[in-house]
Amino acid sequence: MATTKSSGERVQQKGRTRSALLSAAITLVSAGSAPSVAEVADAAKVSRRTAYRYFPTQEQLLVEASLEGVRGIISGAIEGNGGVGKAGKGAADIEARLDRVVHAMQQSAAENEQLLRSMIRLTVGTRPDPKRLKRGYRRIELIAQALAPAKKELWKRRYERLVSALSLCMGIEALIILRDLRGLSENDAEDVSRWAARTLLRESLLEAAPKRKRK
Amino acid sequence: MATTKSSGERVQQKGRTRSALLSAAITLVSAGSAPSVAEVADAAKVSRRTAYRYFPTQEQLLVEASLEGVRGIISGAIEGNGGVGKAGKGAADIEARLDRVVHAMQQSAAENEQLLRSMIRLTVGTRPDPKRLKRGYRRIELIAQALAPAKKELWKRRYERLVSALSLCMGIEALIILRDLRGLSENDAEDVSRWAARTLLRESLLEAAPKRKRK
DNA sequence: TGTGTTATGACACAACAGTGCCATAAGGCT
DNA sequence: AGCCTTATGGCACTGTTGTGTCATAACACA
Repeated sequence: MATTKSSGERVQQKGRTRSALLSAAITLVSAGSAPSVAEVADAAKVSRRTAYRYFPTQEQLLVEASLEGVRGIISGAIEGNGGVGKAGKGAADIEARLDRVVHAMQQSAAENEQLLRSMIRLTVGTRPDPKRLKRGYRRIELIAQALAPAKKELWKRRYERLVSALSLCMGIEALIILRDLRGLSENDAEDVSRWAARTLLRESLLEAAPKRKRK
Repeated sequence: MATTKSSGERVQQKGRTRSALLSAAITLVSAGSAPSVAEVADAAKVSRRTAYRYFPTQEQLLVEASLEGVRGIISGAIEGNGGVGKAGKGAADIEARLDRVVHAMQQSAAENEQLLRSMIRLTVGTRPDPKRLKRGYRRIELIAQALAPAKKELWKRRYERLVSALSLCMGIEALIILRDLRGLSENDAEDVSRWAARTLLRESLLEAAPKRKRK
């Protein structure tokens, strides 16, 4: 089971077919359509049956393709910005770090709005379906990076609460709400996100900053 | 058009079958599944062919059903809450009003999570399609109601910014983010929403409260 | 080079989305 | 009542999703 003498699994081959399927799907999805499994399989020069072996449902195939297409976007934006920023001393520094992250994230969210919208559509299941794809946690990681210097100064519960609240203010969902429900432009939407994030951070630091750490 | 002598159209009959289809679909969608057209038609005691006559695609049927279902949910929740609350004087009162609204909204969002998730999945199109069904704006109305006493004390732009930011902290999207990305329980999620909303409101009032109104 | 494992392909099959066609039942009007 | 209009139901058909089964090709290892 776990370690049969010779693995026997043909990792190379499987990797190739998987990549072929994904890249074919990415191409078709980027073209704007929702390709059928048969189309993707044909484009990948693979049998339809094989496609289903790698991606149990059409949704999962398209989602993973979309995610693959989006991958690196945000991290690239951050990296291109010279990381989250170098060290610093005061609350102002943390605020600047967070602001940079919010800016980068809303920027790339706006640039890839269509793709991210379809990702939402595919991942927001009707129920906590075990079979359904789960989303990534890049947003949380980014927030954690930005907040790293402040983490020790906040009680654990307050820190977690802040991370949660910030995750509401940025990302594709925030953009969608601000555009669809509030009718804002991309720039105005980003301003709202940045103001909300800054305000929540500032208040959190004020609440428990003067004191010590740990709960 | 409006009043042809004898329309010839059997409005009553059509209204009945349409309602039957919608209510059947609402029931099934609320159960968490994405029912097939045949299922909805059977539940509505209507032929599958007829269902397609009223709703050209399964998607349109389910979208209209979920929107209709959500409509009922929200109005019910509002009525049951006896409005936002009575008048008051200070900032504490506004805070209490807002807190009540957030609580009510997150409560009903949690109670009807499946249906609201379906609504999201079906309405989050690939783009702000003008032809596509649009969501309601009840959330904005509720926030405006809660903030009514404070509106005169805030500059217009700041008021709008506050409304926008608050719309990020409450509603089904907030619940989804907090549950799916942060893994919070319903109660913890509501706490985050209430804290974020309270903090944003408080900061807004502090920023421009001591001064006068209008921009 | 052979040999066994393993991924793949071909075929079949059930279920569902849509659509067209036509007979028929249900409505309204005199 | 009778009649004409209109909504409905039944059937057939195409294309797609998703799954099962089994033969075969490709691979890894000796």
